[in-house]
Amino acid sequence: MSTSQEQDQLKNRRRGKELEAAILQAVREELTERGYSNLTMDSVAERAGTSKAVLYRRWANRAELVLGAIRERVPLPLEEVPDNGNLRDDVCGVLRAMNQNNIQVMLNAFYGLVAEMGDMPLASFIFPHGRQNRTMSILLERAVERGEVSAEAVTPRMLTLPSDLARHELMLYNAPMSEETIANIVDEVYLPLVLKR
Amino acid sequence: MSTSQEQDQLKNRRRGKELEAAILQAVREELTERGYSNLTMDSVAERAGTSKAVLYRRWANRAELVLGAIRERVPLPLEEVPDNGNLRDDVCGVLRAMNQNNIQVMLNAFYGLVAEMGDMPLASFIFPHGRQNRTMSILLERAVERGEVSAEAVTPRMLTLPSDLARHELMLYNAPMSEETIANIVDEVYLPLVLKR
DNA sequence: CAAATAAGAAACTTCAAGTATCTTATTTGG
DNA sequence: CCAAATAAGATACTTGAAGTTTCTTATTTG
Repeated sequence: MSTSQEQDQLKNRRRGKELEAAILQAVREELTERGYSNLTMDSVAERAGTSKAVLYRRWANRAELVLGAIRERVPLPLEEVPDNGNLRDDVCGVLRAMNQNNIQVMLNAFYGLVAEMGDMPLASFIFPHGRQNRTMSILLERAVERGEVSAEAVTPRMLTLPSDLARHELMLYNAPMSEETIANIVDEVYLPLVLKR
Repeated sequence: MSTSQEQDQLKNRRRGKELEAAILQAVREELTERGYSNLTMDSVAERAGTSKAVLYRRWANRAELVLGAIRERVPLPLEEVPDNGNLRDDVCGVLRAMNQNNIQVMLNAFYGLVAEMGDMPLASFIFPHGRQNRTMSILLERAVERGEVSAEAVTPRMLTLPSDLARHELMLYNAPMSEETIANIVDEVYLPLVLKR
């Protein structure tokens, strides 16, 4: 028997970037459906409708392949940072956004990668382009202009504190944060430190 | 040729708890010297001077074995919580203690376990007996008595905040925190939130 | 001291990583 | 347009580690 997919493969043999994109997509689907530890080179090759040799021509090993598949999809700096008119809602929005975007799948993959590549710290996967926080810079700048926050309060620590606590929560529990947790971080920790009084 | 160790094994065949303790010690040494991903059942058996069958009689798989080896050694609640006479030094002491005790080896193992046992969150390994902070409770109680902190300031979040930030740092970088980092957590985040003003 | 129990040795099965070889589709350059 | 180069795809292979099985033998226990 020959399925239509098999026929596609016979007719159109993909190459180069097109093939590569299909493979990386297959990796992401495997990660989502079966997790890092159940992802095998064979399962990826089969899902992508290609063969293992093709994978090894592009990536040196499984870790590199997975890394390639998730690196593309890491941080997405919003061009338009939403403006709610007050710092509280702005920061809550940032933390809510961290719940999105298959964070759990990514973290599972990161843990596998860190365990496998003993030397690389988690940070090198989570912050592939260095640890910045452009979004928080913008939000705080606006808050300073509004008069909610004084300029001296804007320190490096205050750029990362809410997302650090949120990430800690996500890493520990591998589940989206509740609204209560988000509110607690913002209202009990962050705002008392940065708002003028 | 027969080494003295081989002869020991022939003469004294260990059993029960004694043998089990030797195996778990071997696991910890393998984790320390070679890391989770290079720890194999054979390497553990060889180091412990026993055989793989003995391991499988006691633990269902590699993950259970490693779990058994690190569970024993998890949190050690200090009976004597040191009193420096001020909250700042007390909390710095708590964070400094988190640098100790092969935290990096443990984290590497935790990551491997989480990746392998897809369902268990990191928290279940890091807080095997639930998330409490007896030490911080004691320190804050003393600070309240001293008048440094008001009783209402002692909330659940304030019991965990410094160690949460420290753990986040340790998890990300897999390296001991610098004194600067410790001081920053305590002076720029924690004390401004809890000290009376 | 005999029977039961558990340790240890070693061979085996299974599965996945990674390699090698060969055929064939597609591209490219003359 | 065709021949040569290139890369895809199939398949078989090697290696290493998890986990199993079987057998022998040391140690305990009654």
